[in-house]
Amino acid sequence: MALRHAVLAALLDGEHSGYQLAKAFDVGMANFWHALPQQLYAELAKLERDGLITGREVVQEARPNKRLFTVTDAGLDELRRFAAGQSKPSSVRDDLMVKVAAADAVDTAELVGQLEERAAIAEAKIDLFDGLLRRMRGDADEAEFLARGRRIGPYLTCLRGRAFERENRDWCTRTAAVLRARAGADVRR
Amino acid sequence: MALRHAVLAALLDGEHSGYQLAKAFDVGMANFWHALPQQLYAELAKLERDGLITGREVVQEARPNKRLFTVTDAGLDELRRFAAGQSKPSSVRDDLMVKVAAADAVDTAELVGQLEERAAIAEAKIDLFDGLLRRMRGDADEAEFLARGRRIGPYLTCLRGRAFERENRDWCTRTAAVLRARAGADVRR
DNA sequence: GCTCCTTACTCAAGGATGTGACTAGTCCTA
DNA sequence: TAGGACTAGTCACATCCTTGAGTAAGGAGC
Repeated sequence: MALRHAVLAALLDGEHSGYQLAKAFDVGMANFWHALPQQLYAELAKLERDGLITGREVVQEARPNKRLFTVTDAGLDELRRFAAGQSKPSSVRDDLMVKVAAADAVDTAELVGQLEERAAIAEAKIDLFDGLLRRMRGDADEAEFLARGRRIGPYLTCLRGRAFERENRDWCTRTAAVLRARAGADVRR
Repeated sequence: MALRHAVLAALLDGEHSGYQLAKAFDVGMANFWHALPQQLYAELAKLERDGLITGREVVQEARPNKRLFTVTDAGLDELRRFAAGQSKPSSVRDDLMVKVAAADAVDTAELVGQLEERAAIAEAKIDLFDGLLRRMRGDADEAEFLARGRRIGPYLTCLRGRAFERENRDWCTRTAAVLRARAGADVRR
């Protein structure tokens, strides 16, 4: 039960609809959680049933009506309870890593291609996070914002996301280079 | 279906029993995958049924008998097929990140404690990975090993694991410092 | 005029993962 | 000599997460 808390945390910035959350989970939250719309709608329904959030219907003219959700006091309590509990350590869990682990038994050229592709994706995410960070801190410089800004939670996780993607990019390019070099040398000496 | 391939990749270093794999998944593989024994036994049974691995019974005197598994040719093909397919990008998916995202609404002291604890765990893992890397490359220095070593797959993923944990450690200590400083200054100016 | 994209949300099904308990013999230590 | 840890593995359940499809309306572009 942790998507639950990710949703609660996301709703701390104010009212959101399921649809908006689905978007948010593809950008801001994306560095540490990912979820498809179906999951979010299901989770929102459960959270509302349990009284941790409340929804209000907003009637719209030109587009479908929507429901906006807010965290209740009970929801805040639940978040605090969650934060006090222990967290299990995380791992990376990435298909690409599995493939590299099997590099010795697998088509290298393919793998190099995938690594380079992934490096490009990481690069794009870095830019995205840079933009988000700039937007969040506004005029203030980083030290200033971290010391006195409001809502630094998302900023801190975004820093982590950016660092992760930098790491990702560097490892992918380096690994691709290593495999490429070996493939070149490897006409069975 | 990816634990499947992680198991196949792990079996590339030779015969393993379910029990040994469970151990291996808590150290070498641990940087990019984690699985409980039950899952592994279940997966091994499925892999054997599908002919991707074969097991042989080993009778032991002083301890329970065990079954050792090896990858078959069909298993290798499956791994290659998997490596050629596309991989979905990964995220970090960590409880602690969710808590930090909610930092503005949650008990800071608790969080700082958890971050420092996590930094210590990361430090320990870094040492572990350092040891593994040294053991894998033996006498050779890193560049030499990467250029000409056999079985560099696990070495490369281990490098990634170490970089990840370094990143983890640094972010945790930095974030703890930020939150601590704010808690100090924050007697509601 | 047709198709695609966007907003907004729902339903169903199945595989993947996690939790907890249980068997059973051996070795080590206090 | 009793308690704990290690080897080796199994069963059952619950929840999480993914996959794939579907509804319905308005607006943009060709």
